[in-house]
Amino acid sequence: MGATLKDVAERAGVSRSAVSRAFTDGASVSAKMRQRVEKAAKELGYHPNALASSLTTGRTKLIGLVSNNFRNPFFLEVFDLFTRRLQDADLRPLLVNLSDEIDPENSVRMLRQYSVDGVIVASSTLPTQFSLAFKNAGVPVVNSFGRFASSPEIPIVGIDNVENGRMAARSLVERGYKNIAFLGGPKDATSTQDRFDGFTSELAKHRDVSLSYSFAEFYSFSAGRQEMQRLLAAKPAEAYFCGDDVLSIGAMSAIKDAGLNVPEDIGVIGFNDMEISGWENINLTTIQQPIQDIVDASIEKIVTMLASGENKPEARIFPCHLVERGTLRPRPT
Amino acid sequence: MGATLKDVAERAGVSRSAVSRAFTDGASVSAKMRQRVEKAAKELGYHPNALASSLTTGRTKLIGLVSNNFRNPFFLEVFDLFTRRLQDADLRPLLVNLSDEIDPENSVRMLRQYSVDGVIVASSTLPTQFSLAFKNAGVPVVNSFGRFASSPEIPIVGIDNVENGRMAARSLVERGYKNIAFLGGPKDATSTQDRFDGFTSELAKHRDVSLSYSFAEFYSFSAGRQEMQRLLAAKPAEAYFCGDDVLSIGAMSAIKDAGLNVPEDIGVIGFNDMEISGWENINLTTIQQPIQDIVDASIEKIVTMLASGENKPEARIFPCHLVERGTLRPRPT
DNA sequence: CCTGCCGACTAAATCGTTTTCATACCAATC
DNA sequence: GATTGGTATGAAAACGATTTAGTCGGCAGG
Repeated sequence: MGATLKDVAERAGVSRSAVSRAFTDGASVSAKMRQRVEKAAKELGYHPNALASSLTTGRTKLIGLVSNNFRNPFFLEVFDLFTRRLQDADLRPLLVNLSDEIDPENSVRMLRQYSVDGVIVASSTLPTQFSLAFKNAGVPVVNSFGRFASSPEIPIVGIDNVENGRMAARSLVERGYKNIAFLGGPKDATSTQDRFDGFTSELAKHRDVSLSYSFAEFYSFSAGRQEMQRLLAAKPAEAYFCGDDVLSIGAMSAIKDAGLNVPEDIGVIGFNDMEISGWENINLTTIQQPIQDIVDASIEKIVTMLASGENKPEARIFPCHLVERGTLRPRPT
Repeated sequence: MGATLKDVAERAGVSRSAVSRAFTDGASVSAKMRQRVEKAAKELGYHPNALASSLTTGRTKLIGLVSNNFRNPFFLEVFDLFTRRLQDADLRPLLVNLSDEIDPENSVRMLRQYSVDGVIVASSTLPTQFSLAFKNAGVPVVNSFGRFASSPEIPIVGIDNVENGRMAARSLVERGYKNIAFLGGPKDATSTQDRFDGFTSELAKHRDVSLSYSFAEFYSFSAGRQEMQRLLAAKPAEAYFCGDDVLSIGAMSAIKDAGLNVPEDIGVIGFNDMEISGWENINLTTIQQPIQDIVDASIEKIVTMLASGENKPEARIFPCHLVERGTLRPRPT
């Protein structure tokens, strides 16, 4: 279909190498030659074939973007940011939807077949071992929104869920709640486990508060709603720290349907601060993940890995902060 | 890094062609040869390089998935579906986020450089001319969620927004609303224009109903909320047909804040039926887009275009249906 | 004037595949 | 036993680029 480098070379009456050089900046070409080539290229409507060049350069500028969170509105924001920033960095996202998959093998093979330069695993629920599979296959990988570890096996960018569990606990204690509950996400997600650990360890410092806990089956509205309905059947707690914003909203809908009010009867604090949570008719108090920082740092990391070949598996952890809205009673002054 | 076809050939003591054939089914290879090759391949951990093969076959199995709707939760569902179904069809989505871009040129060039087999433009707000740019560049393209036209320039899969505007009007009239308003999305989006046309033409049949209209600046919560606040300052209508669900939810939050109730004081009907709209604390009556059908048909279309080379620019239009929830007063029996 | 060096250019090898063409083999047909 | 015909294989030429050796002038320094 399109014209090739060879066509351009013939038309311009120069060698193929000359054409190639004319299109790579910093190469040894005279201004006159470059002009001549560009003229011929324009006349033929020539565009270099990125895939063909990748054969010799060993670089494709393709980045595998793999995730299994395609149902959580929070991740739409994540995808938006990742795709934009990758484009800004002159990289192209090859998207992999893992939804049901648990076995990394297929994705690893597919992404290797396409010679991606690197992979970003963006998920809060996949086990580390998943990302590790890429590393073992020799593909540079960074894990975004994954589990914090002080000396991780692969580079990780995210937040410290243990610390944030503590922050949630402190926020509730500060507001005078005594009867507190944890309504976690899936029990096997690392994010759930870590937040639970932080949350309980902080509460343990306070003799006068009592803790109960349970887990929803998924990070979803209906799971949160169901679990809260179950809880309301018995004697509910004064305040709930929910696994994420979607769960929180589900829980709140159950509370409202039971004729109770948030925050007057029951307090709710979520996690993530997705855009929806700020909507005035939701107005959820929640802990905000700095997704811009996380995305930027992830891309920065993968870019330096590509450039320098180093792959020190450091962890970059960003602090979260509480976004106060209307679902907790105010802090006493 | 990885082993190449040549390595496998040497190890197995056969020609390179033999190895290549062993990996393409339907090729002329003896069982013995295939076994021998597979053994050697396994020992070396060989995986064929898809990009290198694309050079000779002219096929990459890459599909450009381009959209500018990265902030609307409805499109998360769309992306989820598209990525899954593309994967099922053994195709890989190369994602392009167009958010601010209006000029197709960059995307066209980039996707051509990567020799994508085809492009799916998934957007309700991009002008047809955008998709046309791909066609002109010789890349098979289908436009999903785009504007209906009886004889389109490029293949299109979606809904008939004029007809759906009518359906919205009928739904409101049936429920006895007399003072009706259109709260549209961006004025320059084709979807807005078409729904408006259908809506007004249907209402024109009813002498006893009065129509007013206005437009929000974007398909966003805050745009809907703001516009509704403005409307409430004057004398509001009895019922509003909003541009999409996100606008509807924004509008409803303004209504509630003004001390009015939905549907008792004001009725609202949305468009799209995204997952959130079904959440019990939103419970929006809305017109559902059959996104599964649209995605499936889009992929089916692009697949046949790739297979057969035909590119008849037909339009495939799917009917929508009303999802009754709690934001319109009931239909009189 | 000779030497050495540098910049601009070409020819050819290379990247990892597929595909065409030719060859060799084996069984079946007359 | 010679002629087909079909199947399995190998050698080599693509595919569209980059990159490594060289070549060729021109220019500065001795």
